[in-house]
Amino acid sequence: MKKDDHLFLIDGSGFIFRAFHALPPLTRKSDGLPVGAVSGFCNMLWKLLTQARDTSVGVTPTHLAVIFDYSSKTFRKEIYPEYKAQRPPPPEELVPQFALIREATRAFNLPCIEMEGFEADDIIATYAKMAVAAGGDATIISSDKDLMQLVGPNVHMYDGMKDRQIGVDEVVAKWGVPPEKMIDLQALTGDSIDNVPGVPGIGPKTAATLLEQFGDLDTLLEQAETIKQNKRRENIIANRDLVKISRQLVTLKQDCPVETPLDALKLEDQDGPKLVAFLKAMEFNSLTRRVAEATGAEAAEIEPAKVDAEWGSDTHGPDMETGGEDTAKEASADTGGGNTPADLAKARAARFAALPINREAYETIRDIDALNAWIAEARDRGLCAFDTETTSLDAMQAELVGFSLALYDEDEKDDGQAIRAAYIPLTHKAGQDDLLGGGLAEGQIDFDTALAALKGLLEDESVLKIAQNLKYDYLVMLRHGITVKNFDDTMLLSYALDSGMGGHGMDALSEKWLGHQPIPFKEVAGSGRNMVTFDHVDITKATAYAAEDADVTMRLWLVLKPRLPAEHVTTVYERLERPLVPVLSRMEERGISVDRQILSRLSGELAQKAAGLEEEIYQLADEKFNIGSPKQLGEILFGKMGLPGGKKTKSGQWSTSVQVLDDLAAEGHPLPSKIVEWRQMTKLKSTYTDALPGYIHPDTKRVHTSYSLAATSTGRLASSEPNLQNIPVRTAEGRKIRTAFIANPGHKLLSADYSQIELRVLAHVADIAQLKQAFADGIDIHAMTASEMFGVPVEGMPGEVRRRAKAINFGIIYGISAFGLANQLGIERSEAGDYIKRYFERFPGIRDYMEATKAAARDNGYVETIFGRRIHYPEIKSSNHQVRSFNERAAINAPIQGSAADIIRRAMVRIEPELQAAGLAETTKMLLQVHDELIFEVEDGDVDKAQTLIVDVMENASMPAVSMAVPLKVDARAAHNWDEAH
DNA sequence: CCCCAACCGTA
DNA sequence: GTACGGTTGGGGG
Repeated sequence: MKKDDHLFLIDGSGFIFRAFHALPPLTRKSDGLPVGAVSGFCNMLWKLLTQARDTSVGVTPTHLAVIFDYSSKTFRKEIYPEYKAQRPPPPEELVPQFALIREATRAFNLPCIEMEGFEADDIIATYAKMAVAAGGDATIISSDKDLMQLVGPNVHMYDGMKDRQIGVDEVVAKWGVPPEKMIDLQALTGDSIDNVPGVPGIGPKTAATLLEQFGDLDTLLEQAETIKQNKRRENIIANRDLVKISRQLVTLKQDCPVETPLDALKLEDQDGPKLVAFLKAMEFNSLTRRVAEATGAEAAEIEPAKVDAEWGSDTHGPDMETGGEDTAKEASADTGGGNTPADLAKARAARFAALPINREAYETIRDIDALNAWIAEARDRGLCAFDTETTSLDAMQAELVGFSLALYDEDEKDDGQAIRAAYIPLTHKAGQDDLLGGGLAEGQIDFDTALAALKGLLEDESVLKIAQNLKYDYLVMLRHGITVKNFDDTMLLSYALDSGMGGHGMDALSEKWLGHQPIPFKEVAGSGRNMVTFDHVDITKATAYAAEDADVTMRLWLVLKPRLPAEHVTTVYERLERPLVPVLSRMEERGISVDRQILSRLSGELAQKAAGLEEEIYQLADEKFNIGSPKQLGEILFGKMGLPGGKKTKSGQWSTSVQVLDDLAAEGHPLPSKIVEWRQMTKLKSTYTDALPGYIHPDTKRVHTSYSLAATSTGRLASSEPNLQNIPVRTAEGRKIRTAFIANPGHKLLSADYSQIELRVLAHVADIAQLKQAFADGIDIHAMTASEMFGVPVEGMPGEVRRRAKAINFGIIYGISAFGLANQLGIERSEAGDYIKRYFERFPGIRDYMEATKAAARDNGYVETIFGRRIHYPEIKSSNHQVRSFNERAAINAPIQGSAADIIRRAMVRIEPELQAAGLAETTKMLLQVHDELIFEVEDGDVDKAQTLIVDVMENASMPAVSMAVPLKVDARAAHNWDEAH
């Protein structure tokens, strides 16, 4: 190296972490290998080299090296064992990428340098000094403040991500001291991330002022007695020795015994084919194309390189030694030495289950500085768990009372400090139940101030927020103008992984995975009459409860997240679960208009009809009784009146179901049909016309349902409070309820529903020629089934024949049994059995599919939808015939119902971006989902355009993941109310 | 006050 | 025969 030569030193390790956190969290190769950081690294290198070789702009490197950390065992640990002792391990997805990034560096024909016992920063310092000594310049590609001490007339820094030069002036502007004082400044402030001790209460601003005043650190320490501020003076004097150690820790070693001489770092020409081969192996298609173009390599003729990196194959990365060794050790203890993703995930689960929870260590954060410090740490670590505490389970009514955070520190695990959690109370009230007070409790951060800080964290794309049942917190934050970005939801992780294996609530998951029972809510807030809202809970108790929630959530994430790739459900989670959180939150927030007057009028009508029927019933029974009591009704019908009782219920009571009552009515008894009619009236009244108005939100005047993403085993949503997925439609009387669901003035309700989606899915998965043909031709599927089975032509087919075929088609979807079909059609078991036999003769493919599905459920313990969603049946091998048969039917139904559910989920995820792109997002709002139907509220002028777009998105929702063998058909209609639109 | 059974609304 | 949630009555603690 000679005068005017220019050495570029790339801080590889620093870059890996920035690339990892700045990019979408999970970029993967087709085999599931995470490569997001590799991709970021390659793109950055290519950009840098392209610019660097362009002599028309800026500086041109003559020499270049990429420097990595080797391990955490450096000479600094000798000086101060606590140094970097609380670093978290790198994220699981990052681990396999360390080796790949070194390979990438070599593929770029660049020297890749690392040394045992030294940090990348020391090597960088050494080479920078060597370059300057040789008369050249050095540019460090990094934005790490630890490197800023090296900046000088001939040493610069460059932040590649922000495209920003960092020279002497920039250092002074940012830190208030010139580069040569950076060591003194860092020694004073310390560094909580690397565990460098400093002086408590001294941050960068104070440190800069002190250094300005005293000139340098030694003078400051000598004359510390002269500092005016009492606290500051005492702290500095008390920590003199520690500060000296800190200075040693932050001072970069400029004389590492580097093996590679400076001249060997000379920048070589690009080896086009070699680089293209590597990029192809990584499946970085656009970069491959660009590199091929620039280097003249023929991409099509180059074979992808053999890249040998798998999960856990090479864990060389900064601070990996402890974590890596432990993981391997536990893997061998638990799984016989396996190193597959599943083994690693298992080992990890065992590790966190064994980690004690320490409620005593939870902090209560009461001032903004402490909160900001926690948020800063969350940023540095790139992830945190988060939970809100409010006054209500209803996210639309809930008022924020406080929130909690949890952070993860790998190396503290032995004493139960691996995870730190804190509660930040915001609006807890002082005293209890006092009429005078109602004021805020002492020691809480100002609400708006805290919320602004929280907003910064939650909206920060580079920090992963982990929550349990995030949709709740997401909606609460949305109502405060905060949009959570970059998140995971432990409930949804569990759902994607373990659907069918029990509930996904936090208490159940904590018990299952951590063997830990969190403090029950009722122990904190009471229950029933004595329950208080969370703002009346004592802050100390609230801290224990709330911080524990964040703590447990973090642990669950650590256990569950690594299982995703190991069990091949990453795509299910990322495409079908997680993206629904914002979509459903917005739907819930919008709500739907319900006309009180209509409901009130209907309620009156129903009351009258029910009262009339009541009179008649008492007359016929010759006494008054509670018609709503099946027990009393049974006694009247089958005891007193002596009607022939048919079925009995499980508990030995006479059954009074519609089935039984209808049969009695058919025999000519007048009372049973009155009962059936009375039940219908009272059901409509109590469940709908009387209950719905109570759900009208006081502020929005609309009804906001709540959707559960993890309530069903199959992937369907569930709606509650109120359930808007079971609004009546089958009877004329019931449909009147739907006329109360209305669009705002100037708008229409648009309903779009999939036609026969489950039978279409069946035709696809079971690959049935006749069914596929029928759907392709658009003919009546039930009539086709009847025609095949009974040899009756479709033209002029009797209604009863078609009805039976329809029941059979539904039966197939439900995992048919002769018993069930007989019940449904009111025929003998043997006759139903004959139908089924005949059906399978005409459609043998269906029988094959059903047998194959049962076999798969037995062999694997689960079945899958066409998009890979898994539904587990742990009891499929039960020796109890009833239990086993039930599981078999459910296993047959799940791929069909679940695939249909996946399809509409995909449509829901896509619709809003598509509306946005078409300029319809402001006028077209998705409000409700009813399994195969979506309901929108659309401005009159855009109804036609919106309808076309929505139908198109829904009909193509399976693409490109699955190309269906039958077309999906969507019917849509718009009207002022839901009844007419449906 | 809590939980369960029975019943019934939807796809 | 599949998948849900809500209301009511009624029993037990």
